[in-house]
Amino acid sequence: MQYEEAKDEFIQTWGNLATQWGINRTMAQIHALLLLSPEALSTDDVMEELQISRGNANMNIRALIDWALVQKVYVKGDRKEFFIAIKDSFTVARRIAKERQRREVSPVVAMFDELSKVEGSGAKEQELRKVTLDMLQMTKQINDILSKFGDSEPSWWKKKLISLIS
Amino acid sequence: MQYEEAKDEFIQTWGNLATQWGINRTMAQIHALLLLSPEALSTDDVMEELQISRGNANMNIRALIDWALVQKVYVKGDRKEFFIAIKDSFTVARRIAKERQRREVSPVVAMFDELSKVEGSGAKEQELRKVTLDMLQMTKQINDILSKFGDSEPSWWKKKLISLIS
DNA sequence: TTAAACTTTCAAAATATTTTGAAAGTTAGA
DNA sequence: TCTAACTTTCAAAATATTTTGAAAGTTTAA
Repeated sequence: MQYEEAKDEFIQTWGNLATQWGINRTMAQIHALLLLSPEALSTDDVMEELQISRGNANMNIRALIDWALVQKVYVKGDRKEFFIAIKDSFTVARRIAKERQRREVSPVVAMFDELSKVEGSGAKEQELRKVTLDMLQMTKQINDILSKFGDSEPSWWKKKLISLIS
Repeated sequence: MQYEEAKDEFIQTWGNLATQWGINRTMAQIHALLLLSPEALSTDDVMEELQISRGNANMNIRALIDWALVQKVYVKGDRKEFFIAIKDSFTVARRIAKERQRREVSPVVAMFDELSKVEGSGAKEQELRKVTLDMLQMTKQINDILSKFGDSEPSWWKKKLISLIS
């Protein structure tokens, strides 16, 4: 496999997968592009490489910075902003886990917590309490784990992962 | 909080969150409805409750069965099919983990495995190999864990979760 | 200040996804 | 077999999301 082909496949595949897990295609493609690039890239570089508009590039670079997956870099003698991706895979995974925990899991825990307090003695109410209490217990645990992972050092996480597999 | 209010909130919230993680709103709403329902519901019940078309209801019930989150039930003296949701929270989480591992993580592992074999000695090629090898190592581990979880008994998983938190 | 160089915004357009519903397909029992 | 009861399909319509690009906003250096 040649370099250009590999690069394209990475950008395409990463982009497609991202849409399946609720992140937009362009954001993931920019991430892939920056992950592969040995040097920092400017907004114009990104626009050029991915053939996208300035607004789109800007918006999604900001989102990546928001997720702490990409950082701004200042190049001396240049007024442009340049961007680099965090390349350590565990740091990337940690930040994705943290963001998703915050956006997706926390609200679920809050919801189950609230719903499990519904009153009434009918079959419907009892069923609702039973199901939501059970879900609450599990989502809390998942939430705790994701929080821990999100805040942990890569080395701690690596050990934990290995201990789970073996 | 009253029952109807709680039920609506669950259906709405579950539906909204689902769209963030790549599952369609209706599929999640049907799942929520079935989770709360003490009895099995028919396609017509689902259409009625959620005010959706027959095609939509049918399609998403099939998807839920495909994910092994919902089962068909036959009620004697009735030709209709009825449906119930799996209600044990760990079984639900296990099945979701399994499906997502299969659909989302496995292809990533395969991609990194392929890309890390790219040849060439330039800076770009070296960077690509370095990044993809690192990502491969991590995604393989995540893939292994999700596979284990997906295949495990709820009790095994519960123990593992607790050991991670403490 | 000023103006060039750059970044951000956002309404409209393009694209992608989901939903509808009628028609086609299937099945069970008379 | 036939037909009523039910399920599935799928092209078109509706809806939601993403992208564009020009205009507005900001910053830097002279």
